[in-house]
Amino acid sequence: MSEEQILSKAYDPAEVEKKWYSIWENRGYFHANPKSSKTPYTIVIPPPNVTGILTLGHVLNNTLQDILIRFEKMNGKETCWVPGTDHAGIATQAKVEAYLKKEKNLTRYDLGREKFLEQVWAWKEKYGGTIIKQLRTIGSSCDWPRERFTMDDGLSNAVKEVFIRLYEKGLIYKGHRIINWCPKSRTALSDEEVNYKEEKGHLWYFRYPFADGSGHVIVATTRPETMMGDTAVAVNPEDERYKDKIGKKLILPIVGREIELVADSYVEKDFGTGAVKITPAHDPNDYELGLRHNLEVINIMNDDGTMNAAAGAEFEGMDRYVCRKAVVAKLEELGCLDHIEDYTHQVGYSERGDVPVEPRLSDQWFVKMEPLAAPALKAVEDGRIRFYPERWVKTYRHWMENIKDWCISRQLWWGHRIPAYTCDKCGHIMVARDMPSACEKCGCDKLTQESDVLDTWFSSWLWPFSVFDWPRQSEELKRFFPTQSLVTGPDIIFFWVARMIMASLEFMGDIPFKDVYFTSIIRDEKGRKMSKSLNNSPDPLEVVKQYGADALRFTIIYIAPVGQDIRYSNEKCEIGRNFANKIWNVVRFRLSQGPASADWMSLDGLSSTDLRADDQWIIARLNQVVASVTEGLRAFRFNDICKQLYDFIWSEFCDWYLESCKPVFREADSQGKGNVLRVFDYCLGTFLRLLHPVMPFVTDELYHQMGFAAEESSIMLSAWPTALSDETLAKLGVTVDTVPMAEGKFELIRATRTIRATYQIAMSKALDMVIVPTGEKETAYLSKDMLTLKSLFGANTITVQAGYQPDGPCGVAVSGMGTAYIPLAGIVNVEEEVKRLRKQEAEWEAYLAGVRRKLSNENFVARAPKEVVEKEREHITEFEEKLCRVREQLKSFGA
RNA sequence: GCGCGCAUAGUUCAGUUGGUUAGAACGCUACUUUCACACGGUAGAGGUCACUGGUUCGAGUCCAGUUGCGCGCACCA
Repeated sequence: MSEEQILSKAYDPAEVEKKWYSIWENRGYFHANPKSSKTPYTIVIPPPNVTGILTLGHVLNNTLQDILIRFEKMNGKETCWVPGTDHAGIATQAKVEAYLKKEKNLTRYDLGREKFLEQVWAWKEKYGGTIIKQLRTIGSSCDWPRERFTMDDGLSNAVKEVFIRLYEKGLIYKGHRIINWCPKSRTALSDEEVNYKEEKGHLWYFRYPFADGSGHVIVATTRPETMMGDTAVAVNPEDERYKDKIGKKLILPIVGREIELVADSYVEKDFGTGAVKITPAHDPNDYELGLRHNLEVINIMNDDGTMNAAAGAEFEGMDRYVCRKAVVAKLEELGCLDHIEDYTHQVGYSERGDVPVEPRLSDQWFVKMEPLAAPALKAVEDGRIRFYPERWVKTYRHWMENIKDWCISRQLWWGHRIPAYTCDKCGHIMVARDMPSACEKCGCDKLTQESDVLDTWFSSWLWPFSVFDWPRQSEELKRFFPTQSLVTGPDIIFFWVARMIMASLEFMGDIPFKDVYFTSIIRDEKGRKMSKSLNNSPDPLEVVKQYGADALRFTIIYIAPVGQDIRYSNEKCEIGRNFANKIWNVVRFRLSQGPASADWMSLDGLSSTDLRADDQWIIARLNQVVASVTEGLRAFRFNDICKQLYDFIWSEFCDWYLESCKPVFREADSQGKGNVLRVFDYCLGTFLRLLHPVMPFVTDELYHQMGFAAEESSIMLSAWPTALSDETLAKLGVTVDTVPMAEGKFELIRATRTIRATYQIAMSKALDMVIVPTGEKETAYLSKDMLTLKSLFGANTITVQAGYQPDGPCGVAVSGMGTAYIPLAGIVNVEEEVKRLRKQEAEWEAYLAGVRRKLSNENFVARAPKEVVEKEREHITEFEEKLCRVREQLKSFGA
């Protein structure tokens, strides 16, 4: 290589990545045109929380989307990837509350609703959307001018429209129900926002005496602190132990209230004592039972999980868990504690607040889900929407078939305020776009807007069409909806995916997307989930700094099998970094041979006689790779295509083809040099494009370094490679034999290298060798391309001669292609060589025995496909020949 | 309890409809700083594909069961 090197020895991604991203964005490559005549291809980003920062999960998720977008763009589609963020009600409100507490020592109550919301917006402007900026560093080709936020005017309008339509249709209603309450965030939650954790607790057994003094009933409970709200004790009507006591009165200890012993089939005879204390205000099952028996409902807790006055002066103000201890102590003191058992059970935790949820009776807004679920289930069942991996269909179906009404109201301030207005006078509720001037029932003009806001997901479920300004029939909506692919985590299949399908079918009359790809969950090297508390989640930006964005992208896709969790560690990014460096050096090598061929784009004009066997081989292999990578991308087999490209470029193109080109390039006068350079460039240009969706930066840089794209253009704008036709391949002399013959040759070369390694003969020592080909075809094959062959064998001379018998000590390399004899006078160690050959002999003999056994099985010969049997027969011939050679050699050693 | 997933080399994992001698990366051993790349190259060691049975001419692959691990859903207070 000359003194002035064109490219540095090792690829340094930092500058390249920075340069290309701003070029792509500034030139508007990511911006979709709704007026384009191209077929649209749309993806809407799963909007990250506006408070969020980039995690490896986002890297995986967004790289996959970026791969699809870049691939489809190169395929000539009008691609539109809509980015945006989610207002994330609870998370954001909590974050800003914490911020205000820390900075100004203020609570949201100090500020009041309006002032607080101003602060949230200010916070959002200042700190929000970090993640959106970070997405650029990993190369995401989002249509940034179309960035949306779920609290934008447009999206808020869509939310209001949907609420009103569903209300008018009778699918939204206000109900008095037991819901999941988060005492920390002080809001209702949906069932999906509750996570159950197994917890070791106790089962307390308490004696509740009969009012008439005739003994007592023992009840078992996990929640002693709720007993002040008990309004009955229930037993199974069939339970012989209690049958004659049903209807009798009990005295609730501590409180002194008279409660009845009721019978209800809900109670299991075999659990505990068969008697259950009933607390309608604090347990959903008890509430249902209470309705059946007309029981009084006594709420004994405040919204923050402390006890209220109804719990009694003794306990008022106590936290629920403090109260639990106090109640147990009190009952023990009163002699009502029978005994305590250890008990492991599931406790529901608030997803955001990470505290146990409290079942709480309150007025909330709900969406009636069954009518929406039916068509949404059908769309997936009949394959209009496909899931990858498909097994999630089962999970989806199960949820859809057991769907419960969705609690959508939240007692928060940050979010879309429910467009409902209550008459101060008569309590009549009106749902409207704007505040009505007067109550439609009593005419009173004093109306109050509902103070609750909507669940964040109530805006997210409209995302695929609200981002295009629905209900306005915008150009974009008509053009880019429905979208094509959705890439998201399986953890939000109910929260988001299912609901989007329902909303789209309901409001757009169409599916929101065709394919849903569920990503893997990223774990650390020990298999643990990435979490803040474990401090085991690497910062992707640091990884990018250390290894490069392409390296991170490639690595994470490469190690992510479809539907399986990933074990990630930073060191794994060496895979991607080394690979990028490898490709970099291919171009570095290529440029040392002069500029790119003018007609690198195609192989037009070349014919079989212009090409060496290795050229035909790499063309054949590249063609297979083009076809299978294209197919792989369409089938969402992302890690598979990474492996294919990695193996092809590294193990085939670099290890064999590039080495095979070296002697030709060294021969300045070689006639074929131009043709070989063309094939080389054709391959390079093709695989850079194949790799571009996964490694966008380094591929565009190298594409330009090679001069494959003009300065003002980009690999992004180039066409996706297509496989050559059979006709073209025939013209180039690529036949069914091309690949197997080349591989046979490589096998022979490897065998000679093994001998070199055994005797420590350096590659630089050129050998005079003789090859005895297996047959005529092989003779012809090995007689061509002598320049290349000599280089690959490291030979001074190669004599291709059938029937050659060595007359001195030599090493022998046996393969299906032929046998190579390497003179080793003075070097060969007979004992060593015999050992090596014996091992080889044993290996092949064992294999041959297996094949013979197979072929002697009549059933195999009769029932297996002809090609399979034929192949086995060929193996017999091949291995017999090989064994023969090995034995001959052994004989010559006198073994 | 119901459903789902996983078990392949020392480690982390590929292995698409059953069909050559089960692959890769990292690690390990030997050689190699040779003019693309030491983020490199060449060669090598290393596997009863968790276990048991079945289907088949043929099973890492399909079926049933067992064991172990993980996840989701639903729960009896």
